[in-house]
Amino acid sequence: MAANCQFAFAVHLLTLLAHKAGEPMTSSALAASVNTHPVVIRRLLATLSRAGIVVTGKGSQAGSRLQRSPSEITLGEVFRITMPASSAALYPHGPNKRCLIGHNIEGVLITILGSARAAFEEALGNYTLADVLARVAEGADEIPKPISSKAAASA
Amino acid sequence: MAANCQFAFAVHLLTLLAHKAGEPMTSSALAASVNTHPVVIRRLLATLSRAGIVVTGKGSQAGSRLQRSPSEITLGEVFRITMPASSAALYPHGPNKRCLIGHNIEGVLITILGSARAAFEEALGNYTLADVLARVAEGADEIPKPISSKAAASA
DNA sequence: GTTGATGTAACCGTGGCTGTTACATTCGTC
DNA sequence: GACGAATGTAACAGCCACGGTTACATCAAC
Repeated sequence: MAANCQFAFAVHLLTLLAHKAGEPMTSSALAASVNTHPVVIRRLLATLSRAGIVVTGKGSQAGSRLQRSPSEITLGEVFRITMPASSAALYPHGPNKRCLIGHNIEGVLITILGSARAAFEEALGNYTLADVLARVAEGADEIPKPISSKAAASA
Repeated sequence: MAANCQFAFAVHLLTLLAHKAGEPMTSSALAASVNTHPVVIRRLLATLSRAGIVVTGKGSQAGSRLQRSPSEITLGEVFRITMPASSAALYPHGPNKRCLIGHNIEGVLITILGSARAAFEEALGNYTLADVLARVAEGADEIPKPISSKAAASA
C-alpha cells in the first residue's frame, strides 16, 4: 500500500473542487475520482475545512467547495495542513544519552531536518491549485473515455 | 515508535565514526550509542559501504571507518543513500483514470513532489558530517557523565 | 417527515519497519 | 591449524500507523 496518501488525496480533491469552480461536490463524488472511501474524503475535508481551505455544507444537496480562489491556495499550505510537522521521536528508544554524540545529536538533527523541511515546503509553495489544474488540463487529450454511470454526473 | 530511523541512525553512526577519526568501530559499539541492535547497524553499514561512504573489515579486530573526510560527506548524500526515492505508488489503489483529474494528476504530482524533494536534499547538502560533529561538540559541556562499562572502551 | 448529505467514533486488516535470533563466513592471533 | 571475534544476511516476531469500512447521530432542503 502507499504511505501517507493524505497530501496526494488532498491535492486531488482540491483540484477537483477547483475544476468545478464553486459548484459543491459530495464526498462520494470526490471519492469516486480519488478511488477511496467517502469517509476517508470526509476526514480530509474536515481537516481542510478547519484550516479554512474549503467550506462544507450539511444536509441534503450539500457538498464542499473551495473557500478561496485556486490561485490563492499553494501546495505548501496544503502540505502543512495535511502533514503537520510530526513531533514523533527521531529514535525509537532515543539515543544513548551517556555518549557524547548520543547526548547532543538529537537536537542537531531536529534543527537541520527542520530547515530541510522548510525548503521542501517553500518549493511546494511555488505551485498553486490553479497551476496544478492547468497542468492536469494540458494532458486532457489523452483521456481514454468519459467517466461513466453515476460518477459521470458529478466527476 | 519512530518512523524511518534510517537517516537518523546513519547520521548518528557516521558522526561517531567521524569523531573516531579513522579508528575502526564495531557494530556493537555503534549500536550502544544509537541504542539499537548491532544487526540493525550492520544492515545500515552494508548500505553505506556499498555506497562508498564507509569501509568495513571482516574478521576479528575488524570494524568500520569512514572512507572519506567528514567534511566531504554531506547529509544530502546520506539521505539519498538511506532514503532512496521510493517508487511506491502515491495512491493505494491508483486514481480513477476515467476522470479528467484522476487520469493526469499522478504525473503532475510526481513532478512537483520530485522538485520539492530536490529542494529538501539540497538543503541537507549544506551540512557535512564535519558540521554535525562540530555542532554536537558545542553542547559537550552538558554531558552528564562519561559512558560506562564495556561501551566506554569503544564509544 | 422523508431524503440525502455530513461528522465522527470505532474497528479491522495490511504493510512496513525495527528488533531479534541464527548461522555461515572471514580474518587476526596464538 | 584451531580459536575467537567480528561481519553479512536470511528469516522471523512484534508493533504501530494508516487506509478502509461500518455504524450512527445530526442536519438541511424539499
